[in-house]
Amino acid sequence: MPPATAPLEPRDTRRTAVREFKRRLIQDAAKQIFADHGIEAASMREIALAAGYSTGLIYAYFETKEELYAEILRDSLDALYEAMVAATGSKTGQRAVAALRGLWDFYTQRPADFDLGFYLHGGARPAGLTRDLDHELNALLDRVMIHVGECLVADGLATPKKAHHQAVAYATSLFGLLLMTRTGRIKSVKEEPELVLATFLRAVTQKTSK
Amino acid sequence: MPPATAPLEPRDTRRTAVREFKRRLIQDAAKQIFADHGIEAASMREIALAAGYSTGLIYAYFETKEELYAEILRDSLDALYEAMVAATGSKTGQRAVAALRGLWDFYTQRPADFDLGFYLHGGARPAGLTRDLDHELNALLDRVMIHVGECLVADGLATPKKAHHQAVAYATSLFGLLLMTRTGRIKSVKEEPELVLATFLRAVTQKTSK
Amino acid sequence: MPPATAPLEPRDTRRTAVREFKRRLIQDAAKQIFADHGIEAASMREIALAAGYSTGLIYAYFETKEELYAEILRDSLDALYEAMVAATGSKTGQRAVAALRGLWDFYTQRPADFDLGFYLHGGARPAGLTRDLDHELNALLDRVMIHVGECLVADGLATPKKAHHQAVAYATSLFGLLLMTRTGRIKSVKEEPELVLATFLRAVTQKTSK
Amino acid sequence: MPPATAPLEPRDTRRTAVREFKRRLIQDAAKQIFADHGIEAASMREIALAAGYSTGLIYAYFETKEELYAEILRDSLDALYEAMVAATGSKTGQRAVAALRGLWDFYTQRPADFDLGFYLHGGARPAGLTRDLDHELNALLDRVMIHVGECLVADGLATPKKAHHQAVAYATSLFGLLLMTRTGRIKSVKEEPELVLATFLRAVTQKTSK
DNA sequence: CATGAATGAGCATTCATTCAT
DNA sequence: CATGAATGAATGCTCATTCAT
Repeated sequence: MPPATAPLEPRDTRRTAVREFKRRLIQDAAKQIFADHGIEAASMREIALAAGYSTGLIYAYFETKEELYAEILRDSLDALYEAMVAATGSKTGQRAVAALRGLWDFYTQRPADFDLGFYLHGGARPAGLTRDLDHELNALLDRVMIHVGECLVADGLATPKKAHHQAVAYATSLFGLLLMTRTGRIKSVKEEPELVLATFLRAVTQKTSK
Repeated sequence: MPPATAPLEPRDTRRTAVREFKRRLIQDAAKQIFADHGIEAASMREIALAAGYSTGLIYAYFETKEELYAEILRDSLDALYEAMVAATGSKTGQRAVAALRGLWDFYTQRPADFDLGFYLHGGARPAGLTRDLDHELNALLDRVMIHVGECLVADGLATPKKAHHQAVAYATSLFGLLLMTRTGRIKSVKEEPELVLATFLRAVTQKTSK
Repeated sequence: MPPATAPLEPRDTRRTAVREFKRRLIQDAAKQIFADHGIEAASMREIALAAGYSTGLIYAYFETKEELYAEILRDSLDALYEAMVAATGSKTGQRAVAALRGLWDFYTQRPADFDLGFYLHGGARPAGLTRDLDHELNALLDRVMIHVGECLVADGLATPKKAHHQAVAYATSLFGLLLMTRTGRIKSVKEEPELVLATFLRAVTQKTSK
Repeated sequence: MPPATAPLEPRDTRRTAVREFKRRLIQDAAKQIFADHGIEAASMREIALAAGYSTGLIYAYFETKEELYAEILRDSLDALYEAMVAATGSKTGQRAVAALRGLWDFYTQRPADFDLGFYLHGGARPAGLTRDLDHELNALLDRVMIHVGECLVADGLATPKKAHHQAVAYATSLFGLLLMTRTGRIKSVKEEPELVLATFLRAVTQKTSK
């Protein structure tokens, strides 16, 4: 009895898998180029070249440059959430610190992802990012914050009422540190990212003593 | 024996002043356009138009678009330092909080300046920003941090040895909050910028009690 | 001694028939797309999609887009001739008017065909249309004119010597009306196509009274 | 006392004149290219080349390809009207025939103009032509028809009531002949354009005898 | 036969920059 | 100084056509 949803022949399955793999290749190349030159300055030609394909082919996988960017960003935030949950693990204490360190590690190991997510641009938002995607991304970010908040509560570091606010404050500090690090400013003021991070994380646990 | 640098006649002085004034006009227009469209998307034509000059004239005052950007950024950081010093005033307590609030107010009132200063782009730094300017900007930023550090010491909130580190940490948190605010993410996670700011500033003074 | 042209087995006959049928499917789809978007703007991808085939398959049946266009045009003119003959029927009078009305009806009912046949383009004739096909199409159009001429003679509306000239003039007027109608100009000058047509057809019969 | 509307310096006047002249150069080149390849197939690059300018410059004179086309078409129809009025002259009889011959001569001498005006395209009308321009062009064409109608009345060849209808019919026949001529079909059916024209014009005057 | 991935040239348009006036 | 015409390379995107499977 064939499955209800998919009369997928082996050939189709294979084809789909290959297709998915190539999409990923293109996304990876694009992420690098986006991070190197900035999103506006990155050209589809260069992305194609970096992915080892011809210009036109990109459009067989992503309708527009905007969609390509969106897809990458979506995946990145998804992965961030997964990374944080994984970092939190099944610990019974120190969950919040573990989560925040997970956040830091994630972006430190994949610096391009940070640029992508916090790309600064003024009023003229690109058309493709509007509406749906923006909501989706915001929801994803919110999930990250909620997770940190829950950890704070679990660790007994915050009341449920204040947890979300604290979570946002902690994460915001980390984003600031990532920004300073990524733009090279932290070094220029002669501080080590890791030490500043330690200071931030220490503040989380010291809340308790209050 | 004539002075080494040049025997400036009144006429030259006037000429220089006028030139400086026009440069300023162009910079102001450019800053607005940069903020409106983003730096890459801003066109020299539009900047010229906004400044009330012809396309070509800009190049009599700024060699390239990059130099124009650099000049604006330099001025912005200069102004930031002045603003923080002014905000600190001659108070005897709460100097650090006043300085940090000055930092926040500065960028909140001139959002374009924040984008300019922390425009994220990776390796392919624009030609004009290299070397000299980058050092200069870093030095400026360092001065900002040092100022905050001195305030912490003056307020009795940190030892001279740890003051700089703390200052960087506090300022970094603020930069993170500015980033979240400017990209609209803080609202998307349902927190108010001002409340998060209050949390950050409270932490500064509570350090004492430890 | 085998026949010169090929010993067609039943299997081959069937194969040929199927092939012919598919060609037709593609042609029909293409005609619609050509009519919808114009010939230049129609894409082979879209034609293939409309025909229910893959992009590449089209090229197994038509060497180029031009050839596809040519084939459609040939069929269209063939059909026009058939339609006129059919419209003429076996009447004994009014044959010319019937033929001309057949011409009008044909193109009115299939507006895409008119565009196809009179697509205006100058010197740079598409490669596929040159030489042979162009002659063939001209011959087809000539047959149409000859038919109208014969009708005029049969109706006693023209001498054999002048019939062809008259036929061309009448048909030309109709083509003009079709052009004005198809481009929306006839409505813009506030006349009804049908009424102008009536005027044209009246002229045909009134020739007699002279 | 300076004029109210224009404090135009000689320099500006000259500049404007030169600008107008260059616009014309570009229009002329474009008209030829449009006629040679069809409007869709004509490329701005090629037009620029034909005009002796660089690609980008065209856009200093015409905002889009569409606007360029529109301007040319507008000028062409304007010129047609002028040509017909001029052809009509101050004759007292034969005014209608003179007007129609003027129409014929106009397009015969500038074949590209005919293609431009009656370019056949399907549903997907280019964006720029919509609305305003289309109305304007229709109004222009209507004026042409009205002029012919007035001539018919003046010549005593039609009642005021029927004049417009007759005018449209006559002009339509001519457009058909132009179409057949321009697409090479009239030769292919072995008739001479001039003789068919004569037949059409004869019909105009013979109306009287009825 | 049939598929659809892949190519690469081509298109309209923009833009930093130069330069004759 | 100031203008704005001019350049030409670059960009996102499309499309006829080819070809391995």
